[in-house]
Amino acid sequence: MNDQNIIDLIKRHDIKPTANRIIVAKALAGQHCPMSMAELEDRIGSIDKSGIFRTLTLFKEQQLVHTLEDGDGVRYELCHSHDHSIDNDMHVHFHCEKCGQTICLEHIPIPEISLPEDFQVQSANFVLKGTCPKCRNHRHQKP
Amino acid sequence: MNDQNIIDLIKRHDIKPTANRIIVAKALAGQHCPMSMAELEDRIGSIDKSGIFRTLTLFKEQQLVHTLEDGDGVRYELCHSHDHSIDNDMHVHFHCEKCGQTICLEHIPIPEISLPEDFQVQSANFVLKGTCPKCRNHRHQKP
DNA sequence: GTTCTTGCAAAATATTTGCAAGACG
DNA sequence: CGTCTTGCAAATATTTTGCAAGAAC
Repeated sequence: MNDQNIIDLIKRHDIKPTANRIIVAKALAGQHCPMSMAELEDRIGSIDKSGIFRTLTLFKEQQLVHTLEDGDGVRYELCHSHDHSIDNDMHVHFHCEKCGQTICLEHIPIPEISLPEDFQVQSANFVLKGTCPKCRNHRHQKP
Repeated sequence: MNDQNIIDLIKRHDIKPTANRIIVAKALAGQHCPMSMAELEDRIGSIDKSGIFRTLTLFKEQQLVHTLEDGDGVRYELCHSHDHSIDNDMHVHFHCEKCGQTICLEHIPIPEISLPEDFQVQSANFVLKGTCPKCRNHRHQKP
């Protein structure tokens, strides 16, 4: 995604596209997996964690990102849906317990679960855990 | 579950049933939902958090409990399966964003997902989020 | 008496806020 | 100017460890 696309995306969510926000959104778009605060901090380098934190909080309020809890805490992922009134792009994730990476299984949607009707479901978090292909093969690595 | 049952359960997992361990296991068995460290601390009162933490760590190693991440961090739940070589009693949970409670939907098993065979899946975490029936009705409560 | 367990304190992490300076309009 | 954004420092909260005293065997 180029800068202009990122800016448009941010604007579509009623957020003013400041320099930092563009950097954070770009970092998220650049990875193909959800990122933790720490990963974003590392990857970006130039922005203080409080800034990243506030940016992510804002993004989340405006439904530009959603959060996901794997075993290592909270991760942030750009919402893929263009209808930003509902976060309907949830898919299954795989968290590798060896390398700590969380992989999107974008082609696997979260299965529908029917609950008694007095439950109001707003989002879902489905994470499979185990060993990813890479770690399974190269047994001794720790990326 | 009475004390003797708890003790037996602990022993079946090759853990020495000390006083603290019995208390922690009982607290977990007494609730019908997974508990966080903080909740256990509150509920138990008599044991220092480091003790609870170490007990839970041990329980987890011995597969007496498993962990679950909802939006509020890690929660611990007794494994229901009697075959403790594998944690096969995973079910869906519902996390209420109003009252913060996490409810077991014990009758709803986590759906099977078939991944490419080089993924080794060891466990799964499936949490639905939204508003629980109680909070939906009594709009203004915060239990 | 040797090993295991526990409580306390404190270290290590992670998350969140206050505030003043700067950017933007 | 007045408002919004940012970086730094610091407050909070959470998780984890070191260690010495006590319990178990």
